[in-house]
Amino acid sequence: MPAQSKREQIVTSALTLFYENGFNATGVERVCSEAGVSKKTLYNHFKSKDELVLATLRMRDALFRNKMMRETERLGTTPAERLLAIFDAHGAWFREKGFSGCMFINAAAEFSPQDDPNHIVCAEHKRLVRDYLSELAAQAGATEPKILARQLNLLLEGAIVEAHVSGNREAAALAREMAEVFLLRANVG
Amino acid sequence: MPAQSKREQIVTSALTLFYENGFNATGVERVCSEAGVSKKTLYNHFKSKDELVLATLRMRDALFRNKMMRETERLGTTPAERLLAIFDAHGAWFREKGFSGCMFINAAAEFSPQDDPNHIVCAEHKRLVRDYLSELAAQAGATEPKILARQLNLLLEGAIVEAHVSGNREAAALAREMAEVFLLRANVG
DNA sequence: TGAAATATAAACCGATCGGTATCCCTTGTC
DNA sequence: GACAAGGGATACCGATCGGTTTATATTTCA
Repeated sequence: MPAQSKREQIVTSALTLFYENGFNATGVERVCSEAGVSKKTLYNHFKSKDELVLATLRMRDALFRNKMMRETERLGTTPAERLLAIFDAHGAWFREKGFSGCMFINAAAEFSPQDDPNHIVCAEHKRLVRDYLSELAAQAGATEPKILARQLNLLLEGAIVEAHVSGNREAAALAREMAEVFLLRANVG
Repeated sequence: MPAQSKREQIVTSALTLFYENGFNATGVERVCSEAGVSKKTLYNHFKSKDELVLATLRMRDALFRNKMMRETERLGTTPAERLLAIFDAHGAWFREKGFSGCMFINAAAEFSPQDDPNHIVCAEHKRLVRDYLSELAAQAGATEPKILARQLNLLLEGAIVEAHVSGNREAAALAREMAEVFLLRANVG
């Protein structure tokens, strides 16, 4: 049993390929060759491409939020600092090589109907991010943590889109400045 | 010569199909049958599917901004009112049947490389929207119209994503409340 | 009316799609 | 040493992809 199971190899390759080239535009054959795995093995672990997409999105959700939380807690000590540090963490992400926007926004674009299972996973991811913001906002003593969370989340989404569509890698800094205003209004900081 | 030329029929069908089902997921054959036109005619007017995509995006840009400006000017009289009316216009859009997010955000997701011609058109569209906001901001006497425009634009983007990915059709109202804060800070209103 | 242009429907092209089946070889286990 | 399981390579399946061709209307206008 290798360090990475076959299943993990497949999902790892799918993460990059789907992210950088899109879901419909990436064939299973490509995923197999990139993972160094035969088609038979892929369909041994996943019933269909759609199931692989689902598993890949779930893995991305786990990896993304894990990294976001780690970075946020590294860059800030108090909850209030961390609410702003999230924007810095996003700014660093925007500057990474291979940045292609938010995988879930991209997936929601390709799986547009909101009752599509893939779309639902995207909505869940966004809710979990919002929950994290809400938690930090509550810890920071915000007057209305959930509202503050929705506001900050909206700023994050806007920054991600600006960064990807318009290639504006400074969008995170703008969003951060805007976020400060709402932190103050919620009696945070 | 009919009310709509063949070319217009094709683009009109492509607008809906690409918007609701995605670009890669929509075949040219489907566009033809929906437009009531033969494949040969399509390729008589467009050298390739890619060129059709490009033409469709450009048409969408024209239609979208035209409607946005008309609605904005209908819902508000002063430039300051209109800067807020844009959010109301977006709110109405989110509630339209068949709403599938911003076609340019969706296209940027499928044509991810920022030097892809299709992606470039998306960035241009976003710039033109920002320019409109900037123009209104200047008319409203904002202290720094371009900064205000970037702020409002970021809020709009965030609202669109929230509305589509998470199905939150009230995102426009939230964004509008947030926008008011920045109008005041720019000495508008 | 007659010639030129433009349309259609359909067959057709090679390539690729998601997915299956076959064959053979390696691997671990008793 | 026998044996089952899993995986690799590959051929194959029907369907669809973007795109071309052909043969046959239909339209347009001098």
